[in-house]
Amino acid sequence: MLVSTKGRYALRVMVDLAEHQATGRIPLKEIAARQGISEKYLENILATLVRANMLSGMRGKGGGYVLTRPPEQYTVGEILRLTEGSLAPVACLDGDCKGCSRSDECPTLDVWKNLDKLINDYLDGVTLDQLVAPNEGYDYVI
Amino acid sequence: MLVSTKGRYALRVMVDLAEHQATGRIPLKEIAARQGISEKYLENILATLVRANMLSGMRGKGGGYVLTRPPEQYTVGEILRLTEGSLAPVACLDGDCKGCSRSDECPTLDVWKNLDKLINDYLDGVTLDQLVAPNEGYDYVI
DNA sequence: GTAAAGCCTAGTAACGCAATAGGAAATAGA
DNA sequence: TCTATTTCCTATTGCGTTACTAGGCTTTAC
Repeated sequence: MLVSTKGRYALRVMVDLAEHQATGRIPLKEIAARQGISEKYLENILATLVRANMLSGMRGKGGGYVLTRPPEQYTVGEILRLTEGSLAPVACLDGDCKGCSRSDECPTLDVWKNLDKLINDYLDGVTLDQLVAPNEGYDYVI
Repeated sequence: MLVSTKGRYALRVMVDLAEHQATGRIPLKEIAARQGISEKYLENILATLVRANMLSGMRGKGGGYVLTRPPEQYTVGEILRLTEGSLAPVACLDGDCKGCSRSDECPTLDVWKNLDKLINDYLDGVTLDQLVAPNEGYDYVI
């Protein structure tokens, strides 16, 4: 699996926060309930996002999380790379196998490189605002 | 990781067999040595390929493996899907999560579907003969 | 001071991956 | 017919990662 629950949850949470931007800071409890994710597990994920300055968290009464940038300035790729560690489709491209002794002669390496670029380019081309449902979270009355 | 050693080895082995087609049946021992893969582990992988009729195996002295079709009739996608079980980038698209209770409202589902299509389309567009090094394995004398 | 919230460090159960083990069955050639 | 060679088959094991859980500390507003 290229993307595990951690990455998937992170993305859903970011969309959730984008949709509820207008409400100000949103406590973890609320996000967890809305998204059906365990509160404790979500803590880990949010901590990662905060440490990377993608979210700002504030403690205490009235605290919670908000995006640090407008939704159109987040790409799906960066969110997933952060939470997953890497989006490389094969270990060969990912630290571990760096300089696999066979890489010079490997007939399949180009396939992996192309695939990697395809995946990253696509995910870097999708921004958070594109995933926000139109008017979701706003109660416009005409 | 989208593709594990099983799939990577399988692909390398298929290329190896394509390159050495002219030699007739090739014993596992020879492939394992050439590719630097454990013989016992390779057994599993080749068994999978044989069961799917992508290779033909023959026992006994003079036995070994050969492709059942010309290299241009194999796609990388089908080889990997067989050996990996699936190339879905997220569990949501893959049996397990089929009909995730949230799929109706999931804002990220389209991203995964598009990514899945991108990956599969690319890999289904690459055929084995495209990975065979020019003239590799043939000793043409002009 | 207290309730509400985030922050931090561990711990754990289950699973899948990578590989190994040991032998049975088939085949060709001496 | 015996033997070396080779594939085929079923288990098992070690190990790392994933998905979560536990418990306590710190900050903040009222």
